[in-house]
Amino acid sequence: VKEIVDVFKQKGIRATPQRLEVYKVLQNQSGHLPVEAIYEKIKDKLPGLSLATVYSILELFRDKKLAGEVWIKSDKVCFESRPDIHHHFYCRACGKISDLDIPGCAALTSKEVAGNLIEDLQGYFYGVCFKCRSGKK
Amino acid sequence: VKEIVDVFKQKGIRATPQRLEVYKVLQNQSGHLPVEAIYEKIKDKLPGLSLATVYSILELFRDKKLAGEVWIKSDKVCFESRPDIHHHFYCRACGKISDLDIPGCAALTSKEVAGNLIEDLQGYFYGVCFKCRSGKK
DNA sequence: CTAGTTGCAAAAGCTTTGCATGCAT
DNA sequence: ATGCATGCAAAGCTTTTGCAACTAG
Repeated sequence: VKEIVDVFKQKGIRATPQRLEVYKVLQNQSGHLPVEAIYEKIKDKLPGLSLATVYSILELFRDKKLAGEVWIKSDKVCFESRPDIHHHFYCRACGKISDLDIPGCAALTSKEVAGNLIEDLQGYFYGVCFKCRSGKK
Repeated sequence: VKEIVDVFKQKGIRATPQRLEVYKVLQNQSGHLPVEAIYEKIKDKLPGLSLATVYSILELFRDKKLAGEVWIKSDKVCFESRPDIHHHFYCRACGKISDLDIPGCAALTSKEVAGNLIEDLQGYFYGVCFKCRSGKK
């Protein structure tokens, strides 16, 4: 907890109970959570917590590189703890989103592609994950 | 026009005036159009056209590989004429979306990544385009 | 202190849905 | 003829906004 406050201090943002809880959820979950799911996970600890507040906190985290934002499968935004550039895979069979690191591809690490300055980049892959392919669940 | 009807026939879908117009807009525009923009472009020619119809037509086109669907910048869906796999670049300066072809990257053409079967893939790049970098508009 | 945060409630989109009417084949 | 498409209007959802009350530093 003390460490989290320090992280916030380094980023120059205030440490409120709401922010601490949101941060903890992201850290403890390696997955990709919709805003509402994050809200559900902490609303018991924070009486009167507002969904709008969670939205604003996540937006702040995203801007301060304390969290990553994921748009996949055209429905709702999800957030994750990793703020660095990596990619995502969506399995149409089980519906799960997983991280995908693709090292060694020049075009994906370059700061310039076709004359354009690249500041951020997200790759979304769709298909069937290895678990579902092998018939397991 | 006759060719378009044939295209539809090959895909096994009926040729309605609404579908023809939507198809024409996508072909004539090399850009990426929000659903509403497509609706606006043809509603004069088709009295009583409904936005819901345009949605349904675009969904059909996407499924039949007659159009591509683009989710970028987390706002609304856009559609484009290219149904094949390619990528997109969003310029934060001018707000324009452009196509980005990235040939020669194994991870982006492979049918399998980390054991997962890849059926579709979209790369979204964010930054500043070459026009805005050079100060031009 | 006081600038930055939160909670609440309402508004704002975009997209989907249901059903009756109409049309393509 | 008849099954598929369309139009209309309303509902559904996620996300945003405005503002008063509150609080962390």
